[in-house]
Amino acid sequence: MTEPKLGKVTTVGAMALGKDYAAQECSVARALEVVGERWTLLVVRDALYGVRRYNDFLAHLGIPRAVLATRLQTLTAAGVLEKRPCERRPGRHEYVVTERGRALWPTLCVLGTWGMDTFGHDRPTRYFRHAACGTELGPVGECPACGGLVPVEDVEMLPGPGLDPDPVDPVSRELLKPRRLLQPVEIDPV
Amino acid sequence: MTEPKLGKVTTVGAMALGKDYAAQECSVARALEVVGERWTLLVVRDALYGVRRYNDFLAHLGIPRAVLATRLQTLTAAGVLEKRPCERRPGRHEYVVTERGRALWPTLCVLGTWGMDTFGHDRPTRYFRHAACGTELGPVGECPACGGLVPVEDVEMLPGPGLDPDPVDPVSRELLKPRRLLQPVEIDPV
DNA sequence: GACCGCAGGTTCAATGACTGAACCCACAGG
DNA sequence: CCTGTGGGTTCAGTCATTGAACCTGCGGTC
Repeated sequence: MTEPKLGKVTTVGAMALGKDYAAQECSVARALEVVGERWTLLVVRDALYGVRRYNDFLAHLGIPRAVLATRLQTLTAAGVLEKRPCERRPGRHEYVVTERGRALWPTLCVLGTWGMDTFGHDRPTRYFRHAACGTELGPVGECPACGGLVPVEDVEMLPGPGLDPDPVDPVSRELLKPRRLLQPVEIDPV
Repeated sequence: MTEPKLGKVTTVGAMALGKDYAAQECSVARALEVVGERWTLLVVRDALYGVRRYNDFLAHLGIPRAVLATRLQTLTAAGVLEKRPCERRPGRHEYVVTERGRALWPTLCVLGTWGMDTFGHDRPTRYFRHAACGTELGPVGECPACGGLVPVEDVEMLPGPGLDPDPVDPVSRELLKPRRLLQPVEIDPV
């Protein structure tokens, strides 16, 4: 057969292979359809840290504006974040983590643990501990002392030696202070 | 000010914004640089299920060949998989999960749990239990009865009602049987 | 009321990643 | 020698991401 195999131009599409993992009947695949895109999990991480405003995500993540807008839309549509007017500052918006978003905390924890264990050539960047008892959290965000999953709002976040001690953007500077997760990041409280 | 706003060209970058989350000094970001690309976590999931051969990943995932080749390379380079000649069938290769790859099992577990809890409109697709005691695993892959993290090789996987009971590809058919994680998928054992 | 600046986007061209399909090659068996 | 299979590579088309510029609505100031 010397002639080339001449492709059948069958309008293939039909199935718009978008961002869905076609035909994967698996809860991991379904989860990844929502949080599997580039930047998405980092946005959720920041939201759990207390970041709420568009410009603060922008400053802290260094993400392109268009991508951030898309991700915030997707996450809001998926019920991970909720967009609402800021009551303290009329005219502004804020994106707040919902219960569904809080449920992603163990995922971020365990992924961070893997990243630390695997590539932790340098010092840890942040510590997390159970505010009630001061114990450092286990790999999944559980409290080894109290023996249970710690509610996200009871997690205290402290800077580690791996963090830049004098960052440029105000959000990073705010996140250098010890703080509770979910506690809103306020940049210029007037 | 009629002239365009002429951004400050501060050479900011220096860091070639490739697939790395530039300047994110965070173990989650470092983890995502390895397992955050499209398809990657599903490849790892399949590898933990026991899939080892290029063509089996291809059949089970429905992933484009080129992407699969890239992912297998990346994961091998990152030490998550190991490529080696198949001893049972000379001339073939297999990709085997390393310890580092096994360490991703909790991540997949907790992500699957979130996907199930969040979008679990249909029935679960698979059950996982501790082979030693038969108890169904908790959200992070721990055994509620024995009270500890179950080693991946001691996890038994069973099909759930959400799975297609008569799939086309032989890998999916093999994965319908109850089996241990990591146990190699053998399609045509001759 | 005119002007300003900021928050929160949208638009754009250039580049890079993903897709499906075709092609390729080494090896094993007959 | 011919054929089939495993494990890729190549390619053109499409889609996503990037960085930068542009736009818009609002609240305050003079």
